[in-house]
Amino acid sequence: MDLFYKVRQHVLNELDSMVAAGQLPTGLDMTSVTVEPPKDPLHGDMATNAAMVLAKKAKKNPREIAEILAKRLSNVDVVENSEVAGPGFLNLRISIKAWQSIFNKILELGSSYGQTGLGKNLRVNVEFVSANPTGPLHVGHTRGAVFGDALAQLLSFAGYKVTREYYVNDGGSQVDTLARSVYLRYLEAHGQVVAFEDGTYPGDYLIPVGQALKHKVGSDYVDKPEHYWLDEVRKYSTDAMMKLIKDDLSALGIKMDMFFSEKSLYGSGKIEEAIENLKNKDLIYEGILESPKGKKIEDWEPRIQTLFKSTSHGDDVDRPIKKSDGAWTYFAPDIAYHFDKIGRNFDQLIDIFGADHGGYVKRMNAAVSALSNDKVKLDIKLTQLVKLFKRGEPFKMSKRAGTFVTLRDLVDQVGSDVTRFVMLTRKNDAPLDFDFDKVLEQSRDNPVYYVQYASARIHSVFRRAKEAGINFNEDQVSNKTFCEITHDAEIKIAKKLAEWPRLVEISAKTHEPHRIAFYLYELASDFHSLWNKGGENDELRFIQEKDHEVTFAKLAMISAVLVVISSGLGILGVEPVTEMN
RNA sequence: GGCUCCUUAGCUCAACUGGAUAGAGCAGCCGACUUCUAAUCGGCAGGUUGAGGGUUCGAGUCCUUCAGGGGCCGCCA
Repeated sequence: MDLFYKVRQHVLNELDSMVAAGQLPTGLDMTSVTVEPPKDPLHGDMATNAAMVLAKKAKKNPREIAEILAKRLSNVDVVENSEVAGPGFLNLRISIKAWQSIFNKILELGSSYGQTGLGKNLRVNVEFVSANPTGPLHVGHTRGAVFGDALAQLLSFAGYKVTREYYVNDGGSQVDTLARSVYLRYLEAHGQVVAFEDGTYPGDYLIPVGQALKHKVGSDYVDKPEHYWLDEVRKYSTDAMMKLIKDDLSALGIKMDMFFSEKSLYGSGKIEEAIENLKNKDLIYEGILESPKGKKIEDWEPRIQTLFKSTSHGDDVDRPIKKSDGAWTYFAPDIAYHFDKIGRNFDQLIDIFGADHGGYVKRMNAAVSALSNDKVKLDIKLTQLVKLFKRGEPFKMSKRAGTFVTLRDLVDQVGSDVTRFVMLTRKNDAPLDFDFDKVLEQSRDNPVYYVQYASARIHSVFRRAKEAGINFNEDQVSNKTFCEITHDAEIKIAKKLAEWPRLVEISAKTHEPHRIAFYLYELASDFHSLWNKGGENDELRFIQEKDHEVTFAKLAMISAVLVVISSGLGILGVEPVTEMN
């Protein structure tokens, strides 16, 4: 189904025969042999580096190997011709028939085209967002949310069993602060005048929570000491915040499979269990950390703490898991949480953190490496900050100044599709400029419209075809070769579509969903280009009133484009539209 | 001071984990609406990939030194 894969298999077969014929030594590692589209189309349709990769080990001149391989490959049906170029590249020209058959295959496979089964049903846990349950999600969380969801979707498309997971930080002191802040709003709902001191959350979003609490418990908590109400109010408040956050996520079309409570780790022996595991590996000890050099800490004094020997697994310094008063640091439940994930038999873990958590990558990797005996791989992806712009000017978010931009504000103003696509049209580790006005006022600048417009145009053609009395049904395509598709611009589409399965694999392997977005843009560009050529050259118009055979072939072609666009947008979580408005 | 990410065209970004002459969009200039919706297309111009060194058949990509920028650095999660 994947033409590149197929050709690579041919190359590997021929290399094997060369080994059998004594033209190459035995025992060569073929894994780095690739078959790729060359950057310059003049070089052909595909190129293989086989000769250059093998030359050194085989102790032969790369061009010599390439010559032999070229001769052998010329007997393969899909290869039109092959020639050696440059230092030993082998350029292959693929028969037009092979390109024409792409459309057929895509329509037969439908949305499963590109699902190459790379993941082999391996179980992957993608943890993302995991924002503190103390308020609504803001713009910074949005990027991680979109990235994580698209990555999860991509991996699942590529054949992995994916669990989307949210780690709820409901065990630290920040949820006590939340509870106290809600309590103030509760008193306010009872008519009291309250002051929000430093260290409390003054945001308006807690007003309805305080009111709802009043409806629930009446005046029971009024003027009572903290120990009387704290536990209940904390639980009530975090539940309310998680409800808020779930609603925020669903505004972006994101649904988690699992919410894991940090609090559930305390008092259940789970933290102790994880630490015990490390202790058995001789990785826990009592010690004193040195003061960080170059950074002044006012009241620094050496203290004995319980430390995790993370340096034995690649970290720079050992990390404390207990504070000097004997309480766990935040790192301890994090270790236990990842231990739990390992215990749930995931083959691969992915964490998506904001850039401000970059300092925790090494210690988490060390912990997972130690806990799983290097069996489970943890990949931590950092999403860099989103810089917001208004009217071309950067502006900072501040709760006090009222310039706090929530995820909800963003989605309400620019929509889920634009938010998602814009944030995915960037590598995760590059900072992202998000200009509100540009996105709002000049929507034509958004690549998402460009791709959706292609989808809309295709639907438009089908509407026209129907009016012209041409019925196109995908069931009718089987075993047809569309020899009517011959123009360069059309074959270019076929070539682009042929890249799709490879692109899915690369994106999934590298955990880089942005590649999907860029690919879709390129595919849309090829399509728009062909569309406009129909203005100059009647033969390139999709609907040929007089020739239903040709029309049928062309409709099959654009239908195949639509299949891939739909799959791609599906991965990104963007709606493929049928018309623009 | 340490760790980490980044630096590619005037601007915003790609470049298929090491491949051939580094590509798009925007901005600029020229051109295409009697069309299957011009939210589109064609063309021109734009580069010492921050700087130096190294690894090899081959480097924007890997290693190293330096410069500049973001983020982080015990008892906050």
